[in-house]
Amino acid sequence: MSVHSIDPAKLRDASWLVPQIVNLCRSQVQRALELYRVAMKAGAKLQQFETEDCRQMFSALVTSAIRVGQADEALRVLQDLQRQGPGLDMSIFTSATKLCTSKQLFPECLAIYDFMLDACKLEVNDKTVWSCLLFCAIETKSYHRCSFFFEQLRTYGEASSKDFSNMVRFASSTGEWELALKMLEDMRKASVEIDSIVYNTVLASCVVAEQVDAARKLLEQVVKDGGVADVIAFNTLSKGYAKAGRIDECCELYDWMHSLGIKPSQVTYGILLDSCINENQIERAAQVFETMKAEGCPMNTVLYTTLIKGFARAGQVDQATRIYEQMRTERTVAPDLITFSILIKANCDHGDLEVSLKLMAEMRQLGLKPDEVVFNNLLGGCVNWKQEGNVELAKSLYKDMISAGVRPSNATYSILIRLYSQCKMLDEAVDLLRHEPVAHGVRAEARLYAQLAQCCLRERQGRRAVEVYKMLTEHSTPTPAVHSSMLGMCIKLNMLDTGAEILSLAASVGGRVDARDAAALMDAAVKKKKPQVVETLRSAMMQLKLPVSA
DNA sequence: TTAGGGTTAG
Repeated sequence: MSVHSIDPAKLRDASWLVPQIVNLCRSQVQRALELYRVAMKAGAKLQQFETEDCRQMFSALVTSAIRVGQADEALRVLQDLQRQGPGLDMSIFTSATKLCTSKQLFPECLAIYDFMLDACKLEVNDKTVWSCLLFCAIETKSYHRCSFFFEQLRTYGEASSKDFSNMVRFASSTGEWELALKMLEDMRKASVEIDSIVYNTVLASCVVAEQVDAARKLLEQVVKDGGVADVIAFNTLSKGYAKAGRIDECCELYDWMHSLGIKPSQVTYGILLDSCINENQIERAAQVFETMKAEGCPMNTVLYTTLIKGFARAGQVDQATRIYEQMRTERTVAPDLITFSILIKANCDHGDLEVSLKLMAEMRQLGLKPDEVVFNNLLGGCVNWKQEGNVELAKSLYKDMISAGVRPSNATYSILIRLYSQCKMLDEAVDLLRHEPVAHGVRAEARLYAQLAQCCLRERQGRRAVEVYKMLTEHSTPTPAVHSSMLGMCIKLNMLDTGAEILSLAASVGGRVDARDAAALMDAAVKKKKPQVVETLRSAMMQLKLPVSA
């Protein structure tokens, strides 16, 4: 039977309505909610219900709505309860929070909390509720709320291992390595369990913050205390040393983990290999590779790719290609996007655009889609092509990029500007910058305009440089750095009237200019005896409130 | 929820 055909008098009668709804909530939540809405429409007056009836009905509605994933419905019901009924109470809020969290309805849980904060001044003294809120805040990346929730939690009880873990996650996500360490210390003091993930997260937060020595100290302590130091912990620290270029310590870590009986993984070797390659220690990389094979560590895509990168860096494109071919013969390993990206760039740098294009066709055959980086590499290859650039190919690649649904970026446009400038096609470059970023939803950064303006100056095209500078001012207020490089170039190339024009424009849009750059331009104009330029500069400098010497 | 490989900026 439809809820719409129920006698309105019944709907308004609490003694009929409440048990009906409570009952329906057990098995037919949608229907319960529907019945509730119809009753409200029919004029059921919540104020006239017994408070106990009301609470029972609302509690059933809220909890069952959340149980079926409709936390937004639950919130609406809570709003009714607050506005038209006897008001919110602690128990309904508590169960709503806990249920939402367990159903992973994190933003909804915070919304209910916010509503409750707004609607009444209940004191939440249940530690578990604060635990739930902390977890929800982290899951929704609402980091600004975490510290407060944690503080509240601790005023109403002891933080659990999970609570501390959440705070470590929070500290790590916001880059607060010292807080992460502090939480760890608090965990030790509170004698709660610290698992390897917590340790490793803290280690990683130190490494990200480039506090590798703090990470080292921590790992030493964990090992000394007989804590859970695993291969991931060692890899994390190793990555920290690698980032700092401290390969000796990477290798020493390898020995240390060996002595502790921790088996190195593919990731361990990946980090080691890459760190040697990045420091141009090819011999050492070869040693690592030999050890790896001797230890029976199997190859995978990342390890192959790292080797390819090593050969590419050393300019041995043929060796890199050999590794790639070896990879293609394997059954269990396949090249991926990054493998191709490195190979394509290596061939572009080597002047072999044809090979790069063939590689792109091969990756497509394997079902891999070239992304922005791959296209940028190829476009970069067009700039290097035979020392003269290949505009036609670049245009067709750019078209290919757009039709493949790959969005260009500022890097893409920077490369194209470089290419057009090199080919002395500044009109095309200006056209590109004026239309393309807008057409593809890219926010052109100021430095693109600055780059192109510099190119125009270098070609002694003052008018065009000013035109580009104007485009820049239409998008943002140019910085002192932009003015410094442009005015410096004007002086160097003796394009003083262009410099004066730029300074006047800067003054009219309120751009900031370093006093020394303006003074240098003025000096040059005086020395070259250009009274008109001197006059223009004088008034621009006064407008810019820069000191003008007699 | 924790660890490795890619581009640009003259």
